[in-house]
Amino acid sequence: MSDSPDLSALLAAPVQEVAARLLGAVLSHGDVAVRITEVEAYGGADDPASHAARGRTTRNASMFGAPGSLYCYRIYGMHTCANVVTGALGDPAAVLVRAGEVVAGRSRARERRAGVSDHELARGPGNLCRALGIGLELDGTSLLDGPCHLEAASRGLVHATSARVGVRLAPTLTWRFFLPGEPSVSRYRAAATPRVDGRPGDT
DNA sequence: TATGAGATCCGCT
DNA sequence: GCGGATCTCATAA
Repeated sequence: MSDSPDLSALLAAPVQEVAARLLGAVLSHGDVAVRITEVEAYGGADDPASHAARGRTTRNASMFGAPGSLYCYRIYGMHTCANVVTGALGDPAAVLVRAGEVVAGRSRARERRAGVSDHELARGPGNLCRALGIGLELDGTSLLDGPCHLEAASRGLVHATSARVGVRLAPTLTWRFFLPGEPSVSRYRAAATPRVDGRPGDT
């Protein structure tokens, strides 16, 4: 079902533009759908923080796939992150979906995320995947015609940018895009273990 | 409210 | 063997 031709055209744009345009888009899986409020752009070889910077590996193979694919990976052993693959073949890029507002299947999302308020159901990459029920088994599937569906926003929304969260490499790139004022947007946190000086451990 | 550290698995070197 | 695009709880101010 290609009822969103705009999405295919959009995914061919530079990854930063794709990231900005994905704000307000609706990502759905099963009964649950979220309106994306926060994303981060990751490029290819020119972006040292990208998983694709070191070339194709087993884990990031989906990032080299067709635009519109889903790239899922496990982080810190327990959380799953979902990315929208963009860029042409051979030019790997992806947009990390960091947060969203649950707009459908809220009761189902609450079951998966017991004890949190509505705007926290999909706040943060790991939580968003949990609320949507996205797992590694969806890695590489199509967002155009697959278990997960992405519907582009009708128009661009006013957004703000900042450095990416938790990324140590390339801290000057302001490739995080979010909708100001949205309660579901995660609060910015700098990368851990800054290693400000050259001193070894002083425990 | 802000900061620090632990939990826990897979892929990469 | 080590680090990571995180989340949550606990403690300090």
